[in-house]
Amino acid sequence: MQKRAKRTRKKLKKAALDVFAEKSVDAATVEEITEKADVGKGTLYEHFADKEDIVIKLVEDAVNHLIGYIRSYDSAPEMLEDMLEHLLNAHYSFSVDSREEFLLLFQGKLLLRLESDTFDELEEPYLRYLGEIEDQISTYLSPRIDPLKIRRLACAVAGFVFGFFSFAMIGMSEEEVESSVKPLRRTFVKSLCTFLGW
Amino acid sequence: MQKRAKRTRKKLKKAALDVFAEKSVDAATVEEITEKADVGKGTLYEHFADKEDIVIKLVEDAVNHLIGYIRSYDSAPEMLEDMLEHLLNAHYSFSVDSREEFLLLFQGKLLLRLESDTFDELEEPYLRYLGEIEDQISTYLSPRIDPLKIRRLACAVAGFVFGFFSFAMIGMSEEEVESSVKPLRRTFVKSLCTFLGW
DNA sequence: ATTTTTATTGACTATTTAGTCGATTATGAC
DNA sequence: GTCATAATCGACTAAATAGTCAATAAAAAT
Repeated sequence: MQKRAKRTRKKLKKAALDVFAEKSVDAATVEEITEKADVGKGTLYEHFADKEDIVIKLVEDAVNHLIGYIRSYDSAPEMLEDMLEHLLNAHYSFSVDSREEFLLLFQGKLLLRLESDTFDELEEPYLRYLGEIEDQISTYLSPRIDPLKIRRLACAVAGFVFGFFSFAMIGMSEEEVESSVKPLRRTFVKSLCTFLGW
Repeated sequence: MQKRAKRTRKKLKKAALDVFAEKSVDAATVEEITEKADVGKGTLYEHFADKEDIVIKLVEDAVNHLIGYIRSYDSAPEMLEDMLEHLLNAHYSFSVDSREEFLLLFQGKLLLRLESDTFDELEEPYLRYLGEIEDQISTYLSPRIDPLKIRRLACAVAGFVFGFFSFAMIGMSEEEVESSVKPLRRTFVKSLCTFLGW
């Protein structure tokens, strides 16, 4: 029956995500994952080609979830400022709701691995993520605006959010992070608008 | 004689830094390091307790270098704005001049490893780095200002710079990164000043 | 030049880990 | 209930890696 297999697959993904977030992708072992998932070691290899494969699947999932946050608003933001603020809120909510996925996406190696053989497969979801931000913003801009400028903006949003939280996590309590984000958000939005000549 | 030992130690550190930046700390092996340094495997263990130990030493060095950039200015910045701009410039110069150290400091695992047994030893240089930024900024602020607010600012500076570059690196060419930083810098500085009620 | 001290070496052992595969168990159809 | 199929298991092999240590070489002291 497929139901059992589906459940097992889910358990494996959940366990892997937890271990990756806790110890980093590199340091995690297959046996840690299968033990945490409470399944035999061989089972993982029925569902995934190898550790790399499960990483890619999890990153794809995480990016899809994050994009879900980015796309969800009650009514479309009216102005660019509102959209930028929405984007920051979406990232923040994502990091709170899916801490493990946030930590997975943020692991430096995944972002910066410049000489990996799986570069392309892992690169794809990240570029899809940047592209999504660009699409959301483009709606508010003249079509003649330099695409490179929009790409920069997407990088800045992503970089600011990920970077800020990563450093906040070593120096702040969880509540402090939350209360820090709010005042920074508005001012950061203003910066971005200035950058776009808005 | 100590000179030979010192030279060997230097070679090992250089090799380790390169390998860590290229493949990540976790993925690097001791033999890769010693082979790149062109010394026997056992030699590494004469100089360092284990891989963890060499990581800590390298992170300490990198933080010291970065702090050097932060402290060096011809004449002390006159206003808070100038100091903040100096801080961003210092980070940028550091990332350009010492790309490998930048990549080492930025590896997610080092920033986010929440349940490591070497947490304290690795945490120390990072906190020292944040403290340095706080000291620089405090000069321009009333002593009654909330230290937490300053800590937030330090996190924001560090997070913005590291995060922005990390994302820029997967989506931009090196020249594009450089030209993107300039316009963002000024506006980011304004945000930070607003945040501090300046 | 000889001895002592210091530094280096790399073959070796022990350990860890990935990945395999035949045995075993659960599920659903009949 | 019996059989066929799908899913799971975990002991096993092969490979990679960490860390050791007796032998060797280089440097310094005498």
